[in-house]
Amino acid sequence: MARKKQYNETEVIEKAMRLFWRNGYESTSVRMLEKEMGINQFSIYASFKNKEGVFLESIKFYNTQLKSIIDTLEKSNNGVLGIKEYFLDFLEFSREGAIFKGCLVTNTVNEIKEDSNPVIMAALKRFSLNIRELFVRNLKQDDERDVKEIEAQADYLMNALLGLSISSKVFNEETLKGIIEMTFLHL
Amino acid sequence: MARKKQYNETEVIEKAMRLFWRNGYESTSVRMLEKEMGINQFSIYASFKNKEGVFLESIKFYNTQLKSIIDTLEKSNNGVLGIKEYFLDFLEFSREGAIFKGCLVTNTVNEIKEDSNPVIMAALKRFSLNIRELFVRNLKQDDERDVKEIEAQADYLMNALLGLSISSKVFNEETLKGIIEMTFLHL
DNA sequence: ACAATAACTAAGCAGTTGCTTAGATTTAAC
DNA sequence: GTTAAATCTAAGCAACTGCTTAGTTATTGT
Repeated sequence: MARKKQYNETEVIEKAMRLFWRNGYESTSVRMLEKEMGINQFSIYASFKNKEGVFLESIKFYNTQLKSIIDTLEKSNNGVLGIKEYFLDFLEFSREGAIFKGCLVTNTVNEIKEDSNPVIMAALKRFSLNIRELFVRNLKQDDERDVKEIEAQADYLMNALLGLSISSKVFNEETLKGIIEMTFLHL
Repeated sequence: MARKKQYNETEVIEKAMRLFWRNGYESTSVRMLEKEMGINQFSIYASFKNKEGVFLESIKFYNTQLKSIIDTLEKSNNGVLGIKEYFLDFLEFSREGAIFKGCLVTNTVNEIKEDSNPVIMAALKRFSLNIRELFVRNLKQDDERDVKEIEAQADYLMNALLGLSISSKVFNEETLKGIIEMTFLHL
């Protein structure tokens, strides 16, 4: 016996996520979210509790968006080649027209401080660790090497992927492709 | 016929730089700078014009601090080994006790937006390009390969270095050392 | 039609942001 | 000792931050 919500929560979160991705967490104000999501502040707080809540939902949505290329990685039996494909897919995923926005997770890890945003930081670390595990899984497909060596390779690849998130804001596409080539050259 | 400044500008910039490094650009307020630098806001604006001015001076100071390990790189005739040494030196340079603060320049590149801080962004890009050039110079020492290939290697190394700045906030020291080893393994 | 309930709008909260201004204080040449 | 200039302190500016609250509007079962 009450009024219906005039907005779809998933739809407004997608808009919020895009704003956070472009803008970063701290420098995205609730007023900006209000405009972008197209709903009043009251509705934001009613649906998501607070700004942190909006961001946590945004990461979840980001995850579902990434799902398609993660699925490709999970289903791939190409070992390290599957990971290389993931790098290229991610680059395309993070493109917005001519510019690259980097990775929402990486951007935010670099921006926020653990002390002031422990909940968000924990969510971001979980996200990263999850991707590293996928790398380990894929690397194990190639041969039965020492687990230590495989984990070291996964760390090396994570480092390259994190770097790519920053590099994509500085270098042009051709250079980025070259970096990916060289990253996988000896694996 | 006037009063003397009660503070040394270089000394207070060092303190400002450390704060920016720990905290980031946007989330370091002028009130915080006031406390850390130990001088009044009026004095900050009198000496450095505005917050942006304080930061630009901070990068300059950061540069002089980096100078000693950059010098080692410039004077080195070890080619790619000199660059590897630079990676390790940098890690030590960016350490504060048990935690790694990453690179002031990389941190800020990732934080600010080109549209709202074009002056700062330009200074940061100049800084990065400068280091890339040093990599190119060192790589040329090893042999007379194709310039294109050397530049591609320099980009690859820059990507790894940028990644290391983020990785150092997530991984432990041992893992970081392993990443560096693997980055240079095939060069 | 009516009452109950949830969603809406918009104004307002205290605290913070970068920056400025008014006025007191210190220095140094004459 | 007087005067002029630079430096100091501290209060204050408008705009913004995340978040809340008071009051209006729409939707529902009865």
